[in-house]
Amino acid sequence: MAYRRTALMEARLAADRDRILVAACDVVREAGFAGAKILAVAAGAGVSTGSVYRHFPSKSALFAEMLREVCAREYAVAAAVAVTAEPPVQRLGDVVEVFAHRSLLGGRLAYAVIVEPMDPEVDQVRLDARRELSALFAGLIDEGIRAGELPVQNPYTGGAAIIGAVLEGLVRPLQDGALDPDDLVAELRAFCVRAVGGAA
Amino acid sequence: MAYRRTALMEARLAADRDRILVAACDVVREAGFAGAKILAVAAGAGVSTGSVYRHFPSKSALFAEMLREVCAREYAVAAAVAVTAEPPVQRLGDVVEVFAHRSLLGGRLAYAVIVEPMDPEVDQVRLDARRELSALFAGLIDEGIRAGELPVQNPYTGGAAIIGAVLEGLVRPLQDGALDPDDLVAELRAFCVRAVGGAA
Amino acid sequence: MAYRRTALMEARLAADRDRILVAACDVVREAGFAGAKILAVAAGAGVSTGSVYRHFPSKSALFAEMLREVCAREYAVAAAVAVTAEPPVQRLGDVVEVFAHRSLLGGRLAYAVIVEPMDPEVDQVRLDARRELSALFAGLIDEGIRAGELPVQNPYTGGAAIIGAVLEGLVRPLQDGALDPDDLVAELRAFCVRAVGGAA
Amino acid sequence: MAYRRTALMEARLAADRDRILVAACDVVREAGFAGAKILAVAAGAGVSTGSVYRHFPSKSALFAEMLREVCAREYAVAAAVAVTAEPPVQRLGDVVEVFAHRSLLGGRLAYAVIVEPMDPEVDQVRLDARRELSALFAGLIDEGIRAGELPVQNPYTGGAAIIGAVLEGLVRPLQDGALDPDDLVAELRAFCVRAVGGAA
DNA sequence: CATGAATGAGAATTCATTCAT
DNA sequence: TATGAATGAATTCTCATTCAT
Repeated sequence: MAYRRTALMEARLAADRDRILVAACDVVREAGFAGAKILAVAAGAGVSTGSVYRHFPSKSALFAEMLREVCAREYAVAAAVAVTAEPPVQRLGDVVEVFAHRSLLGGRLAYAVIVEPMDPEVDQVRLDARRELSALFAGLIDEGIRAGELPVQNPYTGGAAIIGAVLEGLVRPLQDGALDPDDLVAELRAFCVRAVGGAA
Repeated sequence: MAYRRTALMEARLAADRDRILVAACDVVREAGFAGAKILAVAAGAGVSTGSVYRHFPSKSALFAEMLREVCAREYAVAAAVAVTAEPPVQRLGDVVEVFAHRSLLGGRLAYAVIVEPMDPEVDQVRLDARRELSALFAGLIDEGIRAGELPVQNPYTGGAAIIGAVLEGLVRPLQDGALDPDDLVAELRAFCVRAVGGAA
Repeated sequence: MAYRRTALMEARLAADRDRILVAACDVVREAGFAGAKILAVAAGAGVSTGSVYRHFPSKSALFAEMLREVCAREYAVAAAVAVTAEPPVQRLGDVVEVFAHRSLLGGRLAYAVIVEPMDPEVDQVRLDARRELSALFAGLIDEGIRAGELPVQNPYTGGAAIIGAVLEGLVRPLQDGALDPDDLVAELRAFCVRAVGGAA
Repeated sequence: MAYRRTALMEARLAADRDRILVAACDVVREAGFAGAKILAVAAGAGVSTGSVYRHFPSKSALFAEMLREVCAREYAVAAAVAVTAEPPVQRLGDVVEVFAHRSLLGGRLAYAVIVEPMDPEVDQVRLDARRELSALFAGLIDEGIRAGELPVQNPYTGGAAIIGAVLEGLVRPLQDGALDPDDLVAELRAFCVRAVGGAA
């Protein structure tokens, strides 16, 4: 048999797929989901539109996958910070900090990921991501309540509110470029810790 | 024979314009900006697409204006609550409550107004509205700091974060229909008051 | 109110719709369903593709409607011939003759209408048309049997077979241009009458 | 180092070619020409699309060849039945029976082969096949006329009409699944024999 | 030589905007 | 003046064919 799929070919294939996902990410960062056209993604990845469809069955599937990857990455980082040996409130602050910091770097992407509607398939991924992340915060709030560090409250509401506070808190500074990023992150951390009833 | 615009005609024209804006609002409430088509707005207002273009130069201009109106109304309500004789933190809590409550009633509209991107012209209006509303909260935080009720902090960051916290805090419950709305609003008020350092 | 839909406008609208249907017909006649593109139909009707979609919700719907019209017309003609005062077998021959004659004039259209697959919506119309027409023949065969003019046989099989015989019998001559059309029609009439057991 | 094509290689090549033709046949049987994609053929044959193009210069050529083979096979069977020692009309009936029976088994394939348009190259093959088959019937009709068994008539028209009658006569029953297949074949035989003027 | 990933022309459909009536 | 039919650019997705490996 004169043909064998070589490791090199596999690698290239995977690389193409990744480049497409990265390009999708870039496009959303630049233009949001609203401006996300397959042609732009293809151009960004240096492939044809047809190739995009070799790797992903539809536009929705492509962006859903991209979202899933981005969210999984963010969640993993946040989750890692959430299980250190520190006291719950300290950890909650750390997670806020890390989440805010990374969202700051991600620019519009984080925002699009969390809030910009696109289509049902993508929206579902977004919803799941929000749920997961707010559950992470809720878990920490719950631990804090049990440890007597935090007042009794609905942890899920708090978890969701934290996500909103951080993202919205980042939007203007991102656009105005006013504040020092580190200060902003510190402010948001303090805001959120106080919000759940922790000592600043 | 000179063409004369009578008062009656003026009134009718103005009425049409208003009906178009109301229809635009309804459409966004039902379908978000993503599903906002001129034809739907025209149908909702009982006029032709051509008439829509008689009153507004473009789709963007129409929705920008609609957004401006809605935001102005919300701002007015919030601003009225912000200037009572109560102490600053109490007033901040009241504004949060009123904002949360009205957003809850507005359903998807509030969300679209605050976060769903549409196009640059509309986005600018949204940005302005966010700025104004967060400035309102910032003013109250500032007053609280001056009155010694609140710790020193960046009031603008806090103002923005409050908006995000309330909206995101409302999203899931809205979709899951889980919590009692009044409880949710109360939770968010407590969250925000604590967040700025006020005694819950 | 400065606007009224005038009779002229109605007429133009209807004329456009008709021109689109006629163009669809022409396109199928030239290129069959396989070559039937909306752009070609639009061009043929002298309108834009968008206009086609104003009159018909989809490509399928357009061609289904066209097919329905053509078939209804053919059926009406055939049905009229089927109910004269002549004896059943005579009438059956007359219907064959009229059907063959008109199919001959319609060229590829008749063929496409009866056999060329397109998509489920259109196929359904075609199926119905075939059923109706073969039922017409079946009815005549049945009458003939009851009148003792024809031998006992399955009338539906005969009805369908007649349609096939006529269409297929027309195909080659149409392409080769060999035979005199009237002779051909006469031959097919005799073929079908004999086929059901009538005296030639 | 000279490249030498061995007998084994030749055999493999030929086997591939055959498998591709068989797969093409299967695909048409399942999905008609409309659903006939090169990828599906390649998959069915267990080869790559590239290999398909090694054996056939184009999609048209592949399906044209497939059609040619299928038709040749059918023709051979029919021709064998056409030259027995029986009287012409008996033989004509036998050929109809065998043709109808095999078409019934072939399902959509026979139909696609005879009537479904695809592209000019394939259509030409189909036309030739129809010509050949109807010539076979025409020959039998001619013999019948000469033998005084059949009335004078145009044998070519009759040949074509028989093909149409059989195929169309098979279509509905195939879809409705109503009649017993053997009865249907017998009906069509009687229909065709009568049609040419033979005693049923 | 066989493979199958990549290509890219093309087709259906949508909708903001215009303009004849 | 108000209307709403017409326009056509834009976008997603498909699939025959090619060619690097």
